[in-house]
Amino acid sequence: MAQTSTNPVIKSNLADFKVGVDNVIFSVDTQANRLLVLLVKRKDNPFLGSWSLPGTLVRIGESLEDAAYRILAERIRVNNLYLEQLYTFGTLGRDPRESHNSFGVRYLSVSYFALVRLEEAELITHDISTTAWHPVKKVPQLAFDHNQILEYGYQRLRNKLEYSPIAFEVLPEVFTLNDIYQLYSTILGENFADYSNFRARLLKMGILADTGAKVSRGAGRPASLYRFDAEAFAPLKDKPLVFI
Amino acid sequence: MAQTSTNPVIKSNLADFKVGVDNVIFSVDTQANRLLVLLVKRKDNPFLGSWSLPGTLVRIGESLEDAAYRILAERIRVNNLYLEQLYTFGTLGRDPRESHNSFGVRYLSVSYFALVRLEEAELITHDISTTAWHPVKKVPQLAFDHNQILEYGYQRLRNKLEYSPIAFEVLPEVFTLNDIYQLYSTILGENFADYSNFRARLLKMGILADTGAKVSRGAGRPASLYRFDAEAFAPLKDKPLVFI
DNA sequence: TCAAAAGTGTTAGCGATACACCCATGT
DNA sequence: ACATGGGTGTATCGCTAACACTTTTGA
Repeated sequence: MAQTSTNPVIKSNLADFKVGVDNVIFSVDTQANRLLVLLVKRKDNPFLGSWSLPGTLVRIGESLEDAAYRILAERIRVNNLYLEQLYTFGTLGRDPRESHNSFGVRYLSVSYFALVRLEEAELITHDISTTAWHPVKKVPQLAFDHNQILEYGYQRLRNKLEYSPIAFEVLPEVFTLNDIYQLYSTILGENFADYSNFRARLLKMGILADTGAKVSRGAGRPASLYRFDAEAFAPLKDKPLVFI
Repeated sequence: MAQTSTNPVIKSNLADFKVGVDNVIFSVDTQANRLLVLLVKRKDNPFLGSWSLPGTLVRIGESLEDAAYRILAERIRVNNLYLEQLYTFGTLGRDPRESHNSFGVRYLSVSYFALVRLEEAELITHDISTTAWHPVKKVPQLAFDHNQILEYGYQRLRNKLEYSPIAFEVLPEVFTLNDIYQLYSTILGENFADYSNFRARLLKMGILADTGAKVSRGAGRPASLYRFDAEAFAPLKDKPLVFI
């Protein structure tokens, strides 16, 4: 940050950037026990026809976060979601357009990662050939460096889940202990913890309030409905929690 | 990312950016038991005369990381360091220059955080009125949103220290167990763990190799010199380690 | 009445905490 | 010989992992 605004540099050696925002939007298919990611098919060059993460270029007067929310809003309608910035990718030549135009404009990608509830997330286009949930285990080759971004987001998701209560931002108001367990085990894999122990830990933390209500889902004993107790959680914030 | 390279948008609604890189460079003063951060005094507007994080605008042909390393190289000479990207700040109006010029150029800041050894880091300018280590506990009001960036970096440093071996990237080849302990306790604060327990955990991990050599520092029993065993650590990578 | 889903209890063992204590060296 | 810094040992407690068990419902 060398030049001043009163003495602008006319022919500068500074790079000019367009800034892209790419979202890694995760969702959990509790039925099939799969983690999903939202992909869109590119309608423009470069990488026309390839699957990619939903993204956009930042517009005038728009903050990075604004852009991230706009991408979401253009693709799905959701009530609850968790969104956070992931990483900024700025390697030279990560976007083929950098070499094709002579102005030397660079393309930066600020990635965000989001977690939404599948049951709540309604896709705006129902044409699954252009916008669709893909199982994370089976994503195809993506445009740009998006496979790398996805991998990075997947890593972050697993970490976040272990030591912060993002699950509750995505669960409905009231939920059963099994609902949380399902969420955790489909994201973290089958071998993360015994249901009984998971349950005990969670309850011992005292961040769940029993609503008293019960819900019956098919056969079997009805499950208690709990609510996330934000007040009880507040003092635990920033503390080394482990939700494993 | 809508327009194609074959059909360029002439009058676009996309924002144009200059991208800044700001470094949060930490170091540990083991003598005084203080965590330090490198600050520089601004020589230009805006915020002329204010202390700020060392930063620069990204040049043509330069990657984000290149820029981060350049900032470092312009200020200090070091052999070992740890560097990683922190966060990207892109709020509207975070840089006063955005409103002062009519071209609507935006200023983004990609921040990096670095950890270097104080004994090894030689400042290139010895004029402490322009470049100096400041105790983190007593940083003044900084230019831009740099206090926020610093806070974010401090948080990240503490987290990283607990579950990844960044300390060893900053310690000399051989070191005593007390050296590590000093490093940890000045960064994490006095109340993080008993020396005896810290020591036991560290040795049990099996990632330290005893060189057999000893070193005497003043009075007292000589300390064993250890070396970080990267081979022994390799399989533990990505595993849930805790260095507390 | 039996299977399915929810919820409870029990035990062994590891690991953290908080100390007390022993060892080797300089002055 | 004693202060100083380095290093070892141990008892307590809590938490985790693994698994057996009980309860409540629908069919």
